[in-house]
Amino acid sequence: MAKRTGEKYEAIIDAAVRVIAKYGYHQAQVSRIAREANVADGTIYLYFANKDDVLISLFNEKMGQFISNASKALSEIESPVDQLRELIRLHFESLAADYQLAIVTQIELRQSKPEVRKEIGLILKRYLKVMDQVIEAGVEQGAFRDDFDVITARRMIFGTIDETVTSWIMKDCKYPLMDQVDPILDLLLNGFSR
Amino acid sequence: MAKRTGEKYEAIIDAAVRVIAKYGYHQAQVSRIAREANVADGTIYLYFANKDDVLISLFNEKMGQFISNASKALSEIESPVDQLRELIRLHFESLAADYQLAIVTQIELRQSKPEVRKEIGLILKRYLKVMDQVIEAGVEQGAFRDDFDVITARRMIFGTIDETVTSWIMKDCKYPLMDQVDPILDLLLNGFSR
DNA sequence: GGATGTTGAATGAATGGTCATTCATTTACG
DNA sequence: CGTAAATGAATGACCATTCATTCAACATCC
Repeated sequence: MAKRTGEKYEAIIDAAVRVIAKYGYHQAQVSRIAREANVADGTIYLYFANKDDVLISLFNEKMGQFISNASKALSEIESPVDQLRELIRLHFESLAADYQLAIVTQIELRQSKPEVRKEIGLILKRYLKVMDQVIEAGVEQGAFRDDFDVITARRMIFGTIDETVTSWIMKDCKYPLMDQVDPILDLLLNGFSR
Repeated sequence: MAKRTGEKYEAIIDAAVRVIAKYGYHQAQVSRIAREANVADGTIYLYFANKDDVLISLFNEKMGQFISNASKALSEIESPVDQLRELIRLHFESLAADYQLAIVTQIELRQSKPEVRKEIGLILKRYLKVMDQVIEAGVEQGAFRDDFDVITARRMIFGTIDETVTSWIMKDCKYPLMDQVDPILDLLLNGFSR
C-alpha cells in the first residue's frame, strides 16, 4: 500500500487541488476527491496512508517543485537586488499561473489539523532558507545595510509577500498580481521615509 | 435566547479562549468549553446561537476592545513616525500580555469554517482602516514618501507584524516580542538598501 | 488457441466513532 | 406557586476508513 507514484497518484493529488479550491477544505471529503479523480474511495488508500497524507503530499509535490525552480533560477543571478526582485516575481508568478493551487496553499490548507500544518511548516522552512540566503548575499556584497537582523528582514519579506497574495485571492484575483512586484521591491529596499 | 451579555456570557468566552489555546481548535468541543466555564453544555446555547457564534463573539469582544484602545491612543500622537511605532507597539503589547489569546487569534481561529472567517475578516477590516489612516497622515504631513500606494504599504505593515507575531508564537514566545518593535519600524521606514 | 489458474489492483457498501445540538426535566428564586 | 434559567443525557448527522468482493491482465498447460 501507499505507492507514492503513478498515474493515479497524480490524478488524486490534482483532483484534491480542484476539489479543495472549489468546495473548500471542510467540504473536501475523501469521496468527493475520489469521484473527481475518477477513482473509487478505497483506491485513495492504495496510494496514500490516509486523508492527511493526501494533503501533505499535495503540498510537498507542488512546493518542492517550486523551491527547486526558484533555487536554480536565483543561483544564476548576481545582483542581490535582482535576486530579491526575481524571488518576489517567481513567488507571484507561480501562484498567478495556477490560482486553484493558490487558493489551496494560501487559504484552505491553513485550516488543516496541527499534524498536517506541522509537516507543511517543515516543507516551507526550505523556502525560508532560500530567502535568508538572498538577504545574506545582499549584506555580504554591500548592496544591503549590515545593521539589521536577517531573520527580522526575512519575516518582513515573507510576511509582505504572503499578505499580498492572500488579499489578491480574497479579492478574487481581480487585478494582476505581477503588477505588485516592483512596488513591493521598492518599499522593501527604500522604506516609507522620505 | 442568545442574550449577549452577562456573567456567564463572559465566562463562556474566556473559557473558550483557554480551551482553544490549550487543546487547539479541533479539540475544543462545546462540552469541553462548557466544563471549563463551569456551565452545562446546553447553557451555552442560551447565550450563543451556536458554536460558531461563540468563536465570532470571542474575536469581536477581544478585537473590538483592542481597536478602540488603539484608535484612541493614536489620535493623541502627532508625529506619523511615532504613530507607526505606537501602532506596532500596541499590537505586540496586546498579544504579549495575553499569550493564550495570541494563540487563539493568531493560529487557532484561522482554522475555522469559512463563515466564521468571513465574520472575523469584517472585524479585522476596521483595524486595517486604522492602519491606512496612519499611513495617509504620514504622506500628507510629508514624513513619508508620496510615491507609493497606501494599500501596498499597509499590506507590508500588516504582513510584517502578523508574520512576526506568528513566528514568535511558533517559537513558544521564548524571546520578548517587544524587542522587535524598533527593528521593524526601522526596516519599514528605511528599507534594506544601503 | 482456448480453457483454466493466479495475482494484485480497484471497488464501494458498511462500519464506527465523533460531536453539535436539542429538549424534557430539574432547580432556584421572587 | 410560577417563571425563568440551567441541566445533561439522548439524538442524529456526518465522514474517514475498512475489507469482502469483483475485475482485468497475464501466465500456464493441454
